[in-house]
This record gives sequence, C-alpha cells and structure tokens, in this order.
Amino acid sequence: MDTRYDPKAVEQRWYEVWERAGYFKPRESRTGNTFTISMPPPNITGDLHMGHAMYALQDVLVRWHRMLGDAVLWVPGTDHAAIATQNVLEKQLAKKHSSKEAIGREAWDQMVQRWYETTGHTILKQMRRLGFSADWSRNRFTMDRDYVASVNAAFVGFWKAGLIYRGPRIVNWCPRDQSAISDLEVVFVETDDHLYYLDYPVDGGGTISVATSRPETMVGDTGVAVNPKDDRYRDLVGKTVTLPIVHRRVPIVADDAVDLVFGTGAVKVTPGHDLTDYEIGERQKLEVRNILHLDGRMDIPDVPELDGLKVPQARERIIEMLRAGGALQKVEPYRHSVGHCDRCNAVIEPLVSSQWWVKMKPLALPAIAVAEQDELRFHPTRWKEQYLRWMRNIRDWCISRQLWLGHRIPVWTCGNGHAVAYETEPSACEQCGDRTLTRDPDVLDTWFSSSLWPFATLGWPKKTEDLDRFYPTQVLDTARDILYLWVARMVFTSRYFLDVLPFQDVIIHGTVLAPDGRRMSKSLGTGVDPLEVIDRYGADATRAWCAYFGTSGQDIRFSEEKIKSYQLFANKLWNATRLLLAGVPEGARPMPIVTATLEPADRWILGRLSAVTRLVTASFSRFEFGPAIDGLYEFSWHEFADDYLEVIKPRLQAGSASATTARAVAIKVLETTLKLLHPIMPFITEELWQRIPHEGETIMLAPWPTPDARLEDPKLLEEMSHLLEVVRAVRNLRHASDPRARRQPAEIQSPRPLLRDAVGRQYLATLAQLDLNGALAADAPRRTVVVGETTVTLGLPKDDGAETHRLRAELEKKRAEIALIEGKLRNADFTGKAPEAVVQRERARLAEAQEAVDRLQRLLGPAAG
RNA sequence: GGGCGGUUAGCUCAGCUGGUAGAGCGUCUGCUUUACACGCAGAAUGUCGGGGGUUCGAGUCCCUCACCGCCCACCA
Repeated sequence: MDTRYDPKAVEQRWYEVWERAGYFKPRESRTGNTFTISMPPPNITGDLHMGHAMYALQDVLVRWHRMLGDAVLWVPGTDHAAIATQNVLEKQLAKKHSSKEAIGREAWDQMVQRWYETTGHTILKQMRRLGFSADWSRNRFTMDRDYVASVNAAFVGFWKAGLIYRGPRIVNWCPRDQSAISDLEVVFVETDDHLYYLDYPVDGGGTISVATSRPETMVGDTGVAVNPKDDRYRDLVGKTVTLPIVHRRVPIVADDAVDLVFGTGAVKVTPGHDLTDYEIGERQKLEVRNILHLDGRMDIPDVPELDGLKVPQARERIIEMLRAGGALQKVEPYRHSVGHCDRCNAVIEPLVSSQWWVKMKPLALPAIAVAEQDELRFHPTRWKEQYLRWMRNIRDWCISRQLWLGHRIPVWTCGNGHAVAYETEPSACEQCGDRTLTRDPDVLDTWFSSSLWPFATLGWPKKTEDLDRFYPTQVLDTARDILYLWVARMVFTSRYFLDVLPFQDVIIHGTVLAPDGRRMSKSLGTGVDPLEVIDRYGADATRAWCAYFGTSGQDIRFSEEKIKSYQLFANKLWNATRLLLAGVPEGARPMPIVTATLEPADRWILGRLSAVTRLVTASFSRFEFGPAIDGLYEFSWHEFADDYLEVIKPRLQAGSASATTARAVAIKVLETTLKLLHPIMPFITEELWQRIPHEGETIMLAPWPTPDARLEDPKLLEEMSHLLEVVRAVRNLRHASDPRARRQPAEIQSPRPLLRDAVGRQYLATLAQLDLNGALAADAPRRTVVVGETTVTLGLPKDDGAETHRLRAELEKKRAEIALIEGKLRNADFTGKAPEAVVQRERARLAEAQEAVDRLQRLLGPAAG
C-alpha cells in the first residue's frame, strides 16, 4: 500500500464492481421493510451543479437502509423541463442566427430528441462519479413512452372528475416565449419606475384622477374604481367618464379592492391586462378589452399612433399624447415590483387567454390535512408552515403552455366541437363518432408531469410489481425552491390518484451558494462543477461535505477547506489501515475477540465505538447528518488513531498474545467504523474494508452495526479521560523544556485505579514517552506536573521560567474560577432554587479547583503568593 | 405589506429540551518519533449583532432595534 490514498484509482474501480454485481438493485428484505426514494429528476438543461451533489444525502439514506437490511430502491431519472429546455435550445439556434420557426417543427423535434440523448446520458454519468447507488436499470425520463401514458392517464383522470376546465381567464403571459406561465414561474423584480397621474373627465362635469404605472393600458380601460367607503368619490359612483384618446365612456364603480390611501384613491380598471383589474372587472361586470398582440405589441387599430408599438415605446408615445391633451396631471418616481418570466426574464404581460386549468381547492384540502396532522413531515420543521400557507391560499393551476416542447395536451376536438380527453389517440369522437379530430396544440406545464414522478416512474397507472412493492416512497429530499412547484403537487396528485402520501418525510437541504454568498449561477460565473471538486478531493470528500452541511437547513457557502479536510480524513483512515495490516496475512479471516484477554484500553475503545454507533444511527434517523460525520471524524482520527493506536503500538510490536488481542480489537473497531462511515464515504470504506479481514462480499451489504451498552463503562471512560489528561499535561511540561528528550525517567503518584495499575502506567509511559520503571536518582533535577489527584515527577532540569509562568497563569485562572463558584454557592437563591444535582456539581467543582490551587501553590513555592 | 431564516474565535460553521462556549481551516511554537509532514505534539483567540425583560442562572426563552438573505401578497 502506498503512503497516500488516491481516490481516483479507487473510486471508478469500485463503482464498476458494484454496478456490475447489481448491488444497486433491490434485494430481498431482511427486515420485511422496503425503503424507496424517488430521485428528483434533474432538468435536461445540461448543467449539473453543486446542488445536484446534495443528492448525496439521498445516497446516504439509501446505503444506510441497504445495510439495515431493507429492500432498497432509489429510482433515478431526468426531466424534460419543457420551458427551460426550449429556452436553452432556442438560444443555441439564435447563436446560429436561426430560430425554431425558421427550421420548422420537424427539424426542431429532431433537435430536441438529440438533446435528450446526449445530455441525459451525461447527467447520469456524472451522478455515477458521485457514487450514487441508484438503480439505473429503472432510470426514467419524463418523455419516455410509458411516462407519457402516465401523464395522459392523469390528465384524463382529472378530466373525468371535472377538475380540468378550459377557459379564457387572465394569465401571466410571456411575450418572448409566447406562452402562458403559472404564478410560480413569475419572478418579481424591484424596479425604479414612474407613477403617472391621469385626469379623466367625468361626464356631466369635473374630473377624476387616477394613478398608474402603466399609462399605455388606458386604451384598454373599461372602468374606474373607487373604494365604497371613500367619501371623496361617493357621489361619482355610478357616473361615467370619457377616456381621453379613445373617447370611450366607461363607468365609475365601487370595489373593495381599491386602497383608500394609495395614489388618488381612484383606479383605472384594465381587466384585460391586470390581475387585480380582472377580478374587479368580474365583480363589477366590466368589459374585457384586449390591447396586446401575443408578442407584446400594441393591438389597438383605433389609435394608429400606438398600434404595433412595443410596450415601452407605446408608453412614451401615449404620455406625449396625454400631456398634449392636458390629461397628464403629474409624474412621480415610483419603485415597485415588476413580474418577469422565470426562464427568459422577459417582462410578463398579463392578458386574457384561453388556457387549461386544474381546480385546486378540492385537491388542496386533503394535502393540507396530512401536513396538519403530521402524516407528512418536514425537515427542518419550519417548512411545514411554508407548505401550508401556500396550500391554503392556492389558486387554480394554469397547466397549458404554448410551447414547442413538452407533453401535448391529450384533448381532441371533433368536427362537431366536442372536446374530450383521451388516454390514447382516438379514431372517432367519443360523443358523436365524428372522425375529423384535431388535437389541442398546447403542451402541459412541465410540473404537471413532474407531479406524477414518484408513482409514474414505478409504472402507474399500470398495476406493476414495482408500484405494489415500492410505493409509497419513504423520503423525499430536495431543494427549497421547488417546494411548491413540485413537492406540494406530488402530495395532492398521489393523494388523489393513489389515495396515499407519496412520502412521509420531506428533507429540504440547504442551497449551495458561491463562496461570496451569492447564488451559484453559470451566468454570474459563480457556478462550481462538482466534477472538478471530485477531481481535486475525491467523491468521498465531496459527499462528506454535503453530509456535514446539507441537513442543517441553512444555506451553504461553498468552501473548499472543509472538503479538503475530508480528503485528509480519507488519507488518515488509509494509513491507519496500513499500520494494522502490517503483519496480517492476505485474506485473513476475522479474528474473534476473546473477552478474557481484553485490556482496559481495549474495553475503552470498544465502549467508545458503541457510543459512536449510537450517535451515528440516531443522527441518520433524525435526517441530521452533520453530527454523524463529525462524530466519526473525531472518533476515528483522535480517539482511535491518536490515542488507541498509539497506546497499542508496543503491544503490536511485542508480538505476544496481547498483540493478537490488540490487533483483533483494532481491526474490529476499524471495520465497524468503516461500516458506519460507508453511507457517507462509500469508496474509501469499501476499499479498506476489502483489505482488512471481513466477512461478506461487499461493505454495501454488510449488516449495520448496533451499539452494545454493556461495553460502555462510565468509570472506565473517566479513568481513561483522566489518563489522557495526564498525558497532555506531561507533554505540555516537556514541550516547555526539552522536546527531544525521549523516554524521560519519571515517577508517578496517583490514587486512580487505572494509574495504579501497571497496565495503565504502561499507557502513560507510551503516550507521554516516559520511563516509569525506576525511581529517580536522589540528586536528579525534578519537575512535577499535577492533574487532579495525580502527580507526575519528571527528571527534568528546572526550566527558564516559562513553566513557572504557565503555572502562575493557571493558578490565577483557578482562583478566578473559585471566586465565581463561591459567589454562586453563597447565593441562597441559587442553593435554594437550583436542582440539587446542579448545586452538587458546583460543590464538586469548587473542591476540585481548591485542590488544584493547593497543588499549584506547593509547586510554585512560597513565591506563589 | 406579511412571514421565515441568519448575525457565535481571523474565515466557514456546530451548539437538542436554559446549568463551566465547540469543530474545521488559518495563526503561533516545537518535532524528518519506523501508519500517515495530506503527519505528530502543544498553544493562543470569543462583552455568542445592540438594548431591555423572565430566571438563582440566558448563546439557548420573551420583547425590541439594526443589518444580511429568502419566501409570500390583487405594491393601481
């Protein structure tokens, strides 16, 4: 074995072995349980970023449950991401000065197909590099034929229940994509703008002023609204105004939606191009007028000056016209949020258009109940409220998109106008038999298909074996930005179609940010490719970083230091293994541990191992992986390697029966540690586990360790802790004088059982490089160190004062501590009200501190003061 | 406008139900000790964002302010 661990050489090799052996496929359950996770399908938009590395959290759970003995299935796949992918491909075409319209539908479809094949493949390869143990034989793509069948079945299912309707309603329209988008796909950006005050002449005399940030829409006004409680305008309600420029008469109405204190308290109402106005218009029975073409140009033939202009130009032009006509009262600077398309960033133009909708209220109610009753749990828990807030305020879902990429809406209309949803292409109208059928040109919101993901990937609506065996899943892990877009929707679709929750636990992992705290983004140049990270530090280190930060719920600034520390950790394990394997023949069988021959150190490390086993298992159970990796790092590096391995070195070299025991214990501890670590760092653990004596063909299927409380002896733990403290004190003392001195002669006095014992003294001698075998010569120089009841006297010359200085500082610290505790104990409130145990602890602390002060004073002599 | 999260050592972050402030990295000191210099041994470093309160006792609970980030909303 080389002195350095090389992840590159190891990781690829093991991954191939695992995959070829079929370990990623579900096996017979030893526990009777199944454990299923549906992997959130990455978008086929070509970029795999550090966010995807966070899927390692799923692999941790999956590998853990596999070791627990469950029948485990992790279903992977990819999402066609209709609008996002279309945007990527359109940009590619634009670079070549082309467009989808220019190349035509057929060439476009081919381009899409090619994209699916190449990009989908790349993503899967990248996930393999991360060590993901998903069952790739069950890999799904939302555009696969079977998946399309699921989508159609869901659509028809909703349709038959009357939950889908088509209708003209106001929608968020993206003029660049020329498609409707849902509320969730609109991002609002704070923008510096202007508020224009317009005077509308009231018929019969007077004027009414309205404030607007969109004066160009006044040509589509069909009313003016005021608040019914507004005394200023009470007399005007019911009258009409004549709009400037278009010279149309529109009514003044009263509506509660109007804010009394904003602007003038009077609002121009444009039901055709504003969400609020649309609702006011519905209530007040106002006409809806459309003044925009679908590409965002003005559609107002009556006003040739404006017709065909883009919105910004139209705004400028109409302001001139209004000003000229004396209708522009004033303009104020105004900052407000403007909706943009989430995908292409174009300014959203609300307009009325005929779209397909899903009625949400009936679907939302059960989805609310399950969260309220904690059948559906969120980690961290605060996301429950977020989820509920959204579900409670949910509005109907616009599911149709006017895109060239996506699932076609499975509705065909016959010559007689019967529009019906069919699961497969019909040959005749279901209602009248007419054979002239045309399919709806629209496609579905990509999230409609995603919302079926956990069960559609298992074959639904077919009653497949997989669906029967592996559904529902147990855990969903994802990023918070798709809590509503995706998670919430899976809950109601699964409740609706399968009458069961798609998963019980939802983990919302932290979002990975750039080192400067900005969002990771390719366009900002802040993106980090996980493969580069893997190349530098190894997949195991990358995954450990994910485990450490991912489940805390906080956003994570990407920082390489921590990843690097896990790379070093892997190296540490590698070298510890090298040490233990020296002298063990290749292919040796596991050595049974003979309890009778165990030394205190052996019992101690086994006890600590048991405690760590409990810690890791509890950490995994709570979906908080930070304490698990932290605990394993601390235990194996410091307790196992620094303390235990150092303490047994003389035994190993002596080659006695004691060596056999020590080696057996050390290997047992190492082997167990590797198993506990395997879900997080699969590669190094497999590599090392294969090298040490073990049973079984892969660590992936090794049984998960269980703690053994009988091994945890609190008294022994305390004895060892004390011993290690003495070691540190001695090292400290020698550090201050002559670090090169080895095997320093020394005497020890201690009432502690372990240090009275020859074995314990041997530990001390080994770790602190002391020779405790003889008494110090009477005339030898002496230095003494005191830890609690233990005193060690070393044959060392007096130091130059540094040690005295240190002791003095310690004395001061102890005295301060005593003053603090005494103050506490003098306080009758404390002694009276604090629990007895706490008071006792303070008394013990005081006694200990006083003893320490006595010793320090004795050491320092009369000069101590 | 409403809500959520954050503010702890130079940096990045842990600190569960209130009871002597922790890790990694960095810094400093000393070590080519035969597993590992990707190492070993040791050290230093915090009015736990400000203010108020509850309590015998607050990083931890309550109120309030400030700043950073995120989400939601029919911000004309």
